[in-house]
Amino acid sequence: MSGATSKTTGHGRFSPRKGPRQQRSRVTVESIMQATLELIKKDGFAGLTTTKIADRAGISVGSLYEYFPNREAILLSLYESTSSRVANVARNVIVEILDMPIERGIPHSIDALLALHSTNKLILLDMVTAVPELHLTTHPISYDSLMRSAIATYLQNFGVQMSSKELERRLFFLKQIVMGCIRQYLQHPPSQVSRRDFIEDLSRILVPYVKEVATQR
Amino acid sequence: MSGATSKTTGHGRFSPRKGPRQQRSRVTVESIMQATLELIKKDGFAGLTTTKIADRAGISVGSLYEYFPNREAILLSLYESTSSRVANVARNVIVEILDMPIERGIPHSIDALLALHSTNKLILLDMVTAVPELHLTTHPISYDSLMRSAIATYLQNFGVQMSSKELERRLFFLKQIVMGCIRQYLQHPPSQVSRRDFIEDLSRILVPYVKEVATQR
Amino acid sequence: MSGATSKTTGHGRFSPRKGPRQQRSRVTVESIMQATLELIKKDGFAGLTTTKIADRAGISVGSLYEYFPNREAILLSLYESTSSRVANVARNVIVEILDMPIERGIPHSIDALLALHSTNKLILLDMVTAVPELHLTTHPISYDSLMRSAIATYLQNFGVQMSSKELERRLFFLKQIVMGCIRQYLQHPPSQVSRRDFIEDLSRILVPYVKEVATQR
Amino acid sequence: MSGATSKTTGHGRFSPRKGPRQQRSRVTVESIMQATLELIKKDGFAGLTTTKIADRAGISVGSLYEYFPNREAILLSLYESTSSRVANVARNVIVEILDMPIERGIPHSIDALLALHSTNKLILLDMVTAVPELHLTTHPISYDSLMRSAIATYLQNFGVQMSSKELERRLFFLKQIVMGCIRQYLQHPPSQVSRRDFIEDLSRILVPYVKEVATQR
DNA sequence: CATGAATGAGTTTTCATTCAT
DNA sequence: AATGAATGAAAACTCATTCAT
Repeated sequence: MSGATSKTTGHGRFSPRKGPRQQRSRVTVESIMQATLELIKKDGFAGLTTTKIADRAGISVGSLYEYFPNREAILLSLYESTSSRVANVARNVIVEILDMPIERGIPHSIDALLALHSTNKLILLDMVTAVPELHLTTHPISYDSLMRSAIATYLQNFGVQMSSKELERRLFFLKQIVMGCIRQYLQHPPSQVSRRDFIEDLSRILVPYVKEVATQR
Repeated sequence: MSGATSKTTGHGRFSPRKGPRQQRSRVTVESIMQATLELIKKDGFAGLTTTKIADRAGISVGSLYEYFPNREAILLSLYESTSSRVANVARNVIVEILDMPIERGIPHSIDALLALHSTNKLILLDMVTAVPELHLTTHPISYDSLMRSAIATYLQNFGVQMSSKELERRLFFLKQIVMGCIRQYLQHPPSQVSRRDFIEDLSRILVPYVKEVATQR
Repeated sequence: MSGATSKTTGHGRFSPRKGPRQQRSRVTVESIMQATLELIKKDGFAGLTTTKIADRAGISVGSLYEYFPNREAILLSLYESTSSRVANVARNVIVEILDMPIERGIPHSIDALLALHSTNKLILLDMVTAVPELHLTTHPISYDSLMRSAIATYLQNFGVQMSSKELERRLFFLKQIVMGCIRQYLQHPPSQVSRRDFIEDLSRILVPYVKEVATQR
Repeated sequence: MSGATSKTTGHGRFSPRKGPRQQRSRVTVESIMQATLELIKKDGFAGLTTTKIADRAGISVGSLYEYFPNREAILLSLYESTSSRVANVARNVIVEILDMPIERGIPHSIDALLALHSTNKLILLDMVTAVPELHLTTHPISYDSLMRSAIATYLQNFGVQMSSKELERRLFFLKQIVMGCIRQYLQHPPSQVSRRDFIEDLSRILVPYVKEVATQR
């Protein structure tokens, strides 16, 4: 079971430099990613330099470059690990709601996603636009595509024959609306909209759209 | 309402250095902003330097700094002017659809907004995250808030007594869904979703939500 | 006659950044090249950094990069200017000796070339191998090719019909022997070989080889 | 002549750290030098790092520094071993041609030297300028001086009483012309000059110069 | 003896901004 | 007012060498 953690390895010039073989190495890689995360949380993506990261991680720049070929690779690594972790949870949530009636499943999943995102917003939602040079939107295992497939699973569960065209359309709107609203809600929480309100209203909007699919049979 | 000279002046250290009082000045300011826009369209926000802007505007860097206190101010200015121009159009669209039935008004306005954004996406949607140091999201006359008030006008037109709490909630979702979907559609147009499809489906989602308001009376 | 100084402009990513238009600029460019030359003379090509160059030139690194896109460009510029200056003199020497008998022409030109190189050895002879990334040997106006054509002029002056194959062969040996010996003589002057000896012996070797050409008619 | 263990030890801070006393050591030292040679052949002297060398040699950097005090020492060692090996062959060639008439001996030796150099050009000819910090030209057992003594042997064989002054002069020109032409021929083979042509012409130039010595008696 | 993680000074290059002309 | 040369701090990245394990 030792080889189970099949760490996704990024692509192209951003792939990690060496697999940490010793214990010491793994700790260092961890500390780099942790330091990066902290700095982002503190100051955003703007002033993020390799020197600062190394400083905070308590290592030298040289060491940092032992493990990552460039600044971008660190961010990408952070994105990938967060992304796959979150997608895992998302998939579980989908499985959970498969048995529920739509009216209960939708709010339940929104609730879960909201929780999930409030801890990872910076990485999952902001990085995409804040660091365009990563081209995260075309990334093979982008968070975006992971969410898409989670939703697809849900829709297809209704057993309805949908043309791929229609499936894509539905996916587009569901994903965009859910994630867009969640992002906005977390980024600039409107003073008058409680979390409860948020889930309720969003559900009210989505349920009919999903039901259209479910009742087509 | 005291302001005769109410040219929107931005805030803090980003305000334009001098009001363009003379004809020559105004032309220069225009050319700087135009040059900036062109460069952004060509290469994105990444390699945007004051020297390049000045070059393309046909003036010297020195002159550029005669009109703008710093690089940010140029971008902010571009944002403000685009933002207010677009908001103006948006307001007109709202006025147009006030008389239409909701079923026709919504798609009509989506159509108009889509057109409006495809020409201004870079400034209105991308700049926010690509140049975080502008703090556009907290900007007093942000595009966001302008859109909000346009939609507010539409909702309030139904004459319904809504609590401000409810108004805010509705605004939040309407704005977020409309703009989020439009942004996504423009940024990564899904191959299977035609423009027609897009407008139709989005309308189908929104109309009921708006109708809830209209029929509460 | 104002546009006569058609400064050769290098090629590719090593070409100078901007033509110095003001007086001040030209002085700066001069001082950069002068500083570079001095540093090379002092410490060789090994520790040559842009910072050191700027320091010695009495300007900032930034300024240096105003005029040259990178370190290589400075060296290339130095090479080109030296190279064309020297080639000019070489051509004049060739013209001078056209009327002389071979026995007097050869030593005379060796003498001249020796003088010419002792001031420019570093740039003309050492740079080629010390800074391989410049690819000077394939440079369109390399010193090498300039010398070749000077010698070609001399050979062809004898009016003999030589096949291009033979011409190339002769050129190869003449150029290589002359320049190789001169280089070596300057780099490591043998204690027992006076300048006079050098010229005499070298002439004794070359004269017959040249005469073969001259008497073929 | 005291030295039983007269393994040439280089000079100053570049001397190998420990004499390879054990079998394992010698093998390791060999593999380091072999790896270095391969890397140089592949990428030149530019990107040659100790880590790469160790990697290719199949050992750790730490081990590498167990055998060589620094990077330079490896190169120097490579130079010395190549140099002495080549000089050995050269000396044999000289011995071979001692009995031949000059007209046959010269071309024969050029042929041999040409072959010898095409396999060792990188080390013997390029390293000198590509890694100036080695100061190879002043190295006590430089390839240069080894060649000198080989040629000296040849010249002195004619039994002629030459002043040391004259000997030095002859040596200078012979060595420089032979090696200079060979170097150039290998580095940039002229399209019109076949190997045969090369040997023939070069011989034609050198034979008379050598004969002057032989017939002085 | 071997290992390879860690070091950090040193290098190239960029760019917003200033200020003498 | 305009110009554009000059500035220099700051950023990414490299690599010879050391030393704890």
